[in-house]
Amino acid sequence: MSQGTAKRGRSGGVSEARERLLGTATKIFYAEGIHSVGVDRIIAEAQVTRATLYRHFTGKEELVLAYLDVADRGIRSQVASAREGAGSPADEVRAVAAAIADGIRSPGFRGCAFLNAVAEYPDPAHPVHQAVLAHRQWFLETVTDLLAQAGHEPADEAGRHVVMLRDGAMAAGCLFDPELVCATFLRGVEGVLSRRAE
Amino acid sequence: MSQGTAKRGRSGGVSEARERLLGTATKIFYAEGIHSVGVDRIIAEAQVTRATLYRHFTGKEELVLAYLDVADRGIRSQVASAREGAGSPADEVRAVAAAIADGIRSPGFRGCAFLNAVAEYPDPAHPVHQAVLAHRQWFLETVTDLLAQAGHEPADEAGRHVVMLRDGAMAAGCLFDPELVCATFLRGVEGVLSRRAE
DNA sequence: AGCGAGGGAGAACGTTCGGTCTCCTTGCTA
DNA sequence: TAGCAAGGAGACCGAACGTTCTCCCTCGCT
Repeated sequence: MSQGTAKRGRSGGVSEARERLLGTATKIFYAEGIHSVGVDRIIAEAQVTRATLYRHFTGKEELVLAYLDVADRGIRSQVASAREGAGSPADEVRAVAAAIADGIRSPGFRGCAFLNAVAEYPDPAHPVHQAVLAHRQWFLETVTDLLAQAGHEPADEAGRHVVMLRDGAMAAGCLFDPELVCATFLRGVEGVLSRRAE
Repeated sequence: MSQGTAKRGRSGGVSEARERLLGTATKIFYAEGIHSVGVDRIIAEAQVTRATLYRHFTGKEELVLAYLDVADRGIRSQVASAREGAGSPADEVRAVAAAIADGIRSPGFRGCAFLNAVAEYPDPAHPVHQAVLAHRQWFLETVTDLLAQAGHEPADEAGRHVVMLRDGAMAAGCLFDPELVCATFLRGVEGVLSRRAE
């Protein structure tokens, strides 16, 4: 059908089939988990043949890694754009928290992609597990940095507190009433923000 | 070898092979996840034959349900014994939080069995998913009850706050330094306890 | 003494898994 | 115009999946 464009060899950007594959994998892995979906499901839903998958990825694991990379980029850009509109470091934290709450409230929310993934890959040596750790480290450092700029001392403790609230909110967001979860989360973050020293 | 005792038909309690099976399944499911381990692994490690598994359970799913039931009973008795030694409702909350922290610090801690399980069973209609919801509902009600007795108004919000901290601590406990996670968690619970009205 | 349940041993079921293979067509580019 | 990469279609692989089956042995009970 409409496959006349953008299927060039090495001149243009990424191939169309690859993007369809990665997009489908991202959607299905997030919605249904990783181990419970086979490559057959993904290639069928992406309308791609088996050979095409293995032409772009070395195997399922690389597809999983690419999925987490998509999620990572998405969250980083989401955090970046949330920070842009804020006036002060404290407001940046509020904006990031609001963005998280928006995600929890949005339809199709299935929890944190990274917490879900690490539940399926408990081995710390596994590349998927390490990708999760890397993402979490970045997020903790980002929040802690913001809190330090906002004058919190020690910022480490406050940063861990905010991340703990976020983890809890993301975990419960698809198991409880999302509205209540968001209210509790935002109130908790505001509480951390309002207590400079303990 | 020592299988002379306790293998009686219907007179005594549960069979020895069944307990070995359930114990092994509990250990492996918690440590490695559910979808990624097959029944072959479990029957081999439990030193039980294939037929024995299907004599006691209708299938793998029932074994998973039994595993979650073991986890549920364990946590309920852990909470009950923590509450016994406390003098006031607020101290009961502290004791429960301390018990949770002990779990996070203990070797082999792999996060919350229920949060891990629900990550692999996203379908809300699935029995495993519903077992997780039931356990979480009990825990939330228990904590909210305790906080209400301690004089919190509204206790609902405080209960959700404590559960959110617990979820975050359980999720991060096997991804960060458990000592720091516990410190942040206990401080957070103490913070909720110290603020009767917002 | 004999019945029946619990369990061990293991073959076999059909399905699905992740992964590799060949053959053919399309369309760009050198 | 010839070459070549991308992609489609589909056969095929060995392994693992969950499940069912038969056969036999060993107890505890009546």
